[in-house]
Amino acid sequence: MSDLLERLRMRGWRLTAQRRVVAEVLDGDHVHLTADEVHARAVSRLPEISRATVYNTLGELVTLGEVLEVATDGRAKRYDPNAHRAHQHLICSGCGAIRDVHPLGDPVAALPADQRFGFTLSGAEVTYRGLCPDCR
Amino acid sequence: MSDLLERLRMRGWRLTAQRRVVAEVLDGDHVHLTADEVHARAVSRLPEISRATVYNTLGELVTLGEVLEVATDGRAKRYDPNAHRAHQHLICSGCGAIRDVHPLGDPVAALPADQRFGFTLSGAEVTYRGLCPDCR
DNA sequence: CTTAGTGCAAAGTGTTTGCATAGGA
DNA sequence: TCCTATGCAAACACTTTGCACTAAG
Repeated sequence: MSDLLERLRMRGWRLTAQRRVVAEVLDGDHVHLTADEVHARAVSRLPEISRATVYNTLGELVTLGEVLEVATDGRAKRYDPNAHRAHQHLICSGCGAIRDVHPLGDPVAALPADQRFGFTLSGAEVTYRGLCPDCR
Repeated sequence: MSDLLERLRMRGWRLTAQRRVVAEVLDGDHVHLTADEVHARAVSRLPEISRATVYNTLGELVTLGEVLEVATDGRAKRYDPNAHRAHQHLICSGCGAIRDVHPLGDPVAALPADQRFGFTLSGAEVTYRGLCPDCR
């Protein structure tokens, strides 16, 4: 684990206690925390970390392309550390749980030329909706 | 046009000047306005309409299933009046323009059984990203 | 030593709500 | 008439920013 910290170090990211804690909290599979949840977990390891720093750090990680912002259309954005591995999301309409999933084929291929309106496509995000076993 | 108003009337929706104006503003293809844009356009037809009423009305239309909420992951949510006709979105990474598109096949079919984690799928939203002719 | 990161608190957005009043059915 | 929708303003949730201070490299 901690590919994330590894990669950041290699990119010459200035490492501070706060940043390390944020990266550690985010690390893992099927992790999709809100900024506030990241802050809460960070505080338990480093009590003096401020919300602003968490927001700033998350924003930076997104800009660096190391973390993905997921707008789940509920209230707050969620942050996904698996920016490097292509995947899509499956969200439970009941409890809001999120799983990373890997559909067959490239979603982009499903959009025919006459539906591209002259756009140059760079990718596609797919959000599957359904009910998880617990909510059903 | 104005299928929307038509349908609402038939569902026994209490019709007021404010609600009619909101429905009229939303009507059409490739319409994806933010709540604030809806309010701005509504004001030009009915100066005394309030922001709260626009929000309440939009929320209601979403609950009724007549309008779709689209979280484009920029700041504000957008509202799409074509809830009745299945479609996906193509968004320009440059200017944020949104087009309704119709991909081939059912996106849900692309998710294999072993990637469904016991969920009962109800649908999928696809957001294609790219650059429009103007931004390229 | 220099520059960039941090904490704090305040300001910004976008959205929701409580309550008295107006107006549709 | 009755009951719901409206307007207003205040409350809210989430996020960003300005500034002085601290610490990494």
